[in-house]
Amino acid sequence: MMAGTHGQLWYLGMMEENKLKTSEGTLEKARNSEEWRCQGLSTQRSCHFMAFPSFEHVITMDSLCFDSWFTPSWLDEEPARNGFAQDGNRCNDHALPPDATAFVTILRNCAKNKDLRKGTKVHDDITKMGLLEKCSDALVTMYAKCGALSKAKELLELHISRNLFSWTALISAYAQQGLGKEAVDCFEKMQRAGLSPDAVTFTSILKAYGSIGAADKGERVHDEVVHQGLLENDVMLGTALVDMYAKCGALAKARQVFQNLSSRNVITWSALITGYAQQGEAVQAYACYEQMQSEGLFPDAKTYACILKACGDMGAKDKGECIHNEISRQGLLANDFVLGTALVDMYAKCGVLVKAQQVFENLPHRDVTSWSALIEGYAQHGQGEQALKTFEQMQGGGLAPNEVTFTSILKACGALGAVAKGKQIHDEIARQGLLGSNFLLDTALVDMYAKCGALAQAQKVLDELLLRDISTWSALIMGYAQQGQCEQAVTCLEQMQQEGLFPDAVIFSSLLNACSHSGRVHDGHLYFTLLSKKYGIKPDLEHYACMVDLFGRSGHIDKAVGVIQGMPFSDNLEVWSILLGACRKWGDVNVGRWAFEHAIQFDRENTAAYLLMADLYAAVGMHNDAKSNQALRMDNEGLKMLEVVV
DNA sequence: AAGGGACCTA
Repeated sequence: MMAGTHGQLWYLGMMEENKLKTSEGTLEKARNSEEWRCQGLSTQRSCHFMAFPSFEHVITMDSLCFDSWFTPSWLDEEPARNGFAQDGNRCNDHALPPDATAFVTILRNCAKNKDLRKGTKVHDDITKMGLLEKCSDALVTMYAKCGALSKAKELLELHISRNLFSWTALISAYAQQGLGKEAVDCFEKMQRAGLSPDAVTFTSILKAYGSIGAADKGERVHDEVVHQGLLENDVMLGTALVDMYAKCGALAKARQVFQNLSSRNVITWSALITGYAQQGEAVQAYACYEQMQSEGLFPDAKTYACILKACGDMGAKDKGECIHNEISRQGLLANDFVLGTALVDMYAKCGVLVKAQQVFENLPHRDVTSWSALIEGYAQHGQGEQALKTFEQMQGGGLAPNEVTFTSILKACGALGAVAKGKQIHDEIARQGLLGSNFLLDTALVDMYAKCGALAQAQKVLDELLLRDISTWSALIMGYAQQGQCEQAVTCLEQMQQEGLFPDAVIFSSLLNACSHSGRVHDGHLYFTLLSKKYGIKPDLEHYACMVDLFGRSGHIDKAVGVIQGMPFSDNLEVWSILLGACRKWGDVNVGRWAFEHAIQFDRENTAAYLLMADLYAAVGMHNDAKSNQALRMDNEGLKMLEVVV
């Protein structure tokens, strides 16, 4: 076969099912392979290069050819992979070396294709040819777009670039990879170097500010953007502002910016909806979603993903199902596993786990996030066994769990009391070096041991952490409280304060419970007083209930009554039931009857209350009263139970 | 001519 004058191998057509006709002859497709993976592309984009039916880049739609400066490296390597010998002579581009301008074009091509391998090779050639200075900016951009951020940074700073585009490319790349801090550093360095940001730079840095929650800096950019009049015709910049405020939790501000924009599109709306959904304002998110549609804009896959989250939070199964139908109708699940995960999560949160499982099984791709959503669904709804089973299936498929998966599976272990399995997970977490890097995971681990009653283990995990947060302590204190180990719980309280952490309402509930169960009336009362006086926490119903229990259990019925009467809330069934239980214990018929009367006002069929009251009468020898169905307003079922008691 | 905006799991 003749070598073409350019040495390029062009695709000309399909000969047979697994043979390609090219300018240089025939290529055979690898056996059993439907597609050729784009090795040069970042896995994040997960792009596939389809050999059939057309020989085009599936994203850029460019026609592709082999052995040119402009060919992505994965394509250059394709002939070899398919058993074709590489013919060194064919690559004539090398015989006519490009100048700096040509190299810049080549680098842009590499950036566009995210072809780091070729870009690096080109960098090498540029250096050898002494063209580095002239190509430096293009190299920085290429490295930034290919995700090689340290290389980009190195070059940028080496030549103290004066090119706003290259600086912006790096800032933007940092922001896109979630490296907000680095993006900010770069942005500030750029300004110190005397370059002024433009609308694109602002858009990029706003994303970074959003990711690190720097609303103050974001607001300064906002002012500057308004000052320069950049917002007028720039939807992207406006969207970035909305997103920045939303990510920082400043939803009112996000909404305000949104409303003042001269134009909006589906992305702008989605930024706002996402903001509401992420801050737990599901109702607002849904309202926006409907308003967007009433203004004639159509949601896309990303909009659906975030509104599904809102549906899950609201437990709005029917709304979620409608959206599911729409998604299916549009065939959006075929190439979007983020959306698939959102759907699984929505059904799981709504408690429809059969449906969640079913959607999950029908997804074309499953990643660790979709698995985790399902596992968490089971863990959340008390189906620990199923959570464990799913977890094992996931590992069996060769997928590695991440921090979120571990957190969910630990929750399942704790609920099941499966301490051995929990320990195994603990070891795995430690092996992966994940301990101490994530408060939520650390806390889940302590909580798992605590729930299993393995308090020494729980304490050990907590002790070995260098940094702890209030939830981690809370998990341990709750464990001690549940075992009635009041002293240990108090010790924890003191230790956490020595670390500069302030206990919260939940911790005091645990603590009061612990005092109550170990008969420490004085301590309990003291903490209840300190709660508001020292810690500025407004006691909630739970705390009052603990106090009723604390006094009642220890025989201070009068004080228990005093607590109920002093509650700033209306009374509820729980406190009366606790009081009645205490009266039963101490044989206080008068207060007991009073508590009983209140309790059955909340629930006439409250069998537990009837039984307690009957039990109380029986305990003090008032058998007639105990049997008196008139006094107790017992139904037949209750009477039968009463006979058993008396 | 190049650099820019929204999604899922604790």
